[in-house]
Amino acid sequence: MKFSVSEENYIKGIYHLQAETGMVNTNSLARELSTKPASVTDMLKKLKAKKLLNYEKYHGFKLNENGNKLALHIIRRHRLWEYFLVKKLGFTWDKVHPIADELEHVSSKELIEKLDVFLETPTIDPHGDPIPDTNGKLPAIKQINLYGIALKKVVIVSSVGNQSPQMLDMLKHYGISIGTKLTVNKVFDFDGSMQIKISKMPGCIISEQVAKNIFVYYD
Amino acid sequence: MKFSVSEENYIKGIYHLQAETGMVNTNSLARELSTKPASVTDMLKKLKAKKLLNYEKYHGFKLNENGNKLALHIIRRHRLWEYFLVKKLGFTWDKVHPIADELEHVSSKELIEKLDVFLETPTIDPHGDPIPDTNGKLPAIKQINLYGIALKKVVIVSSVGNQSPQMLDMLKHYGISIGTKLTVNKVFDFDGSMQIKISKMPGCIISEQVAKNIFVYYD
DNA sequence: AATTATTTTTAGATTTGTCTAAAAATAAAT
DNA sequence: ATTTATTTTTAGACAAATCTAAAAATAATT
Repeated sequence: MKFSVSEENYIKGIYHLQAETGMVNTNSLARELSTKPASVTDMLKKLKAKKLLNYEKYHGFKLNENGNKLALHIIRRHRLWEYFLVKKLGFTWDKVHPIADELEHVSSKELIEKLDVFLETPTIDPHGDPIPDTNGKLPAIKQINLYGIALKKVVIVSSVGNQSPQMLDMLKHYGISIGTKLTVNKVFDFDGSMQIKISKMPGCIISEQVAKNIFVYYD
Repeated sequence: MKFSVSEENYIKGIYHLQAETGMVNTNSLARELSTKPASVTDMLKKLKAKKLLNYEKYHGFKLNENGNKLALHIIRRHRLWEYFLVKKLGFTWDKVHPIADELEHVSSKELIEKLDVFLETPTIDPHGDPIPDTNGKLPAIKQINLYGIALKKVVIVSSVGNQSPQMLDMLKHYGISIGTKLTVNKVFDFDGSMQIKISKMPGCIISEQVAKNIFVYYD
C-alpha cells in the first residue's frame, strides 16, 4: 500500500507522541505537526479507513499493528538517511533532521535496502537513536549513563542527553561523538569528574555534569 | 524561490522537449508528462506568472533564462543521484531513473553540494549524460570521432553524424545508441573496419564508414 | 448538579493540481 | 475560400489537504 507524504507524517507524529503517553489526543498531535485540530480530525478519519489506527471520536486514538509497523519503516528510512548524511556527506548531526524529513518519503524499498548495505547496517543513528531493521524491529540496546559505569571497560557512546550547540561544541573539543569508543579510567571523588581515554588520543577529564549527559552501551 | 514537485516536473519536461525542437506545444508536453492538454494549459499560466517561460496562448512556449537555469539545477540533482545510486549503492543503470525522479525534488542546496563533493564532482552520469555544475553550466565534453580512438578504452556514444533512417537502422542492429558504452578492441588495416565490444553483447565489427559517423567521449 | 471551560468535531471555504466536455483558435484539405 | 480536422483553451467539477468559525461532546469547577 502506498501512502502520501502527509499521511506518513501523521503516522510518525502519532508514533512519537504515543511512545510517551500511550493514547494520543487531537490537540497535542496538532501541536506536534504544526497544524490545526480540525485538520487532525480529518486525517484521523482517513487513517482509520486505511486501518492504521484505533480511533473513537472524542476518545483519543493510537496506532494499531499496521500503523506501528508503518511508523517503524518510516523511522528506519529517516535514521538511515541521517546516518548517511553525517557519516558519508559530512553534515553535523544538528543539521540533518529537516533533510532526512524529506528523504524519508522516497519510497523505493530496494533503495533503502541498498542504502542499508552501503552503510553496513548501522543500528544507531547520529543522534543515538536506534535504527529499526528491515522488518521494522528495533534493536535492543540498553543504554547506560556514563556516570557510574564500570571502570576500564570499553563502552560506545550511543546518545547525548543535552543536544544544545554548547554541548555539541564541548563534545567536539573532546573528540566525542556518537559511536566513539572510550574507557573510564578513574573517578575523582572530590568533584565527581572522570578521567576517560579514547584510543589514539591523550586521556582527558570530563566533569560530572558532562558525564551525566552521555549515554553508552558495552562493546 | 521554492517550486512544487509538479512545477519542477513541468520545467524538466519542457526542457527536454525544447532541446530537440526549440518551441514546445501543449499536446506533446501533455504526452511527455502523461497528463492532459488542459492540465498543461493550467500549469503554463502558473509558470508564466512565476516568470519561468515565454508563453503566448495558441502559439507555443519555451523556457526563458530563469526557466532554463532552474531546469539545469533539477537535472543536476537528478544526475548526481543517478550517479550515486549506480556507483555507491550498486544499482544497474536501467533501474535508477524513477528513484532519481523522486530524489531530485529534495531541495536542500547544501545536500546537493555535499553529495557532489562526496561523489568527487562527476561530470557524466551513468547514462552518459553530462551533469551540470553548481552554477547550472553543462560541462563541455569534447567529442571525438570513433575512428582513430585509442584501443581498449571505454568510450560513450554521444552523437551520430549521419542521421538517415538507413544509419539508424544499422545502429539499432548493432545495439548502438546515444549513451552506449563500448570499447574498440582492434582495427583491421585491410579495410579500416573495427572490432568493438559492448558490455553484455558479443563483439562485432563495424565498417570504417560507420565508425567515422559515430562520435564519443572518454568515460 | 449546574455552570463554565476545554477539547473535539462538523460544516463550509480555500488552494493545488488534476480531469472531462465543450468552445475557440489555428492548421490542413478540398 | 470554405469546410474539415486538429490543437489549444475555457468552464466547471473533483480529490487531497488544509483552514476558520461554529456546534457538539467531554472535562473541570464551583
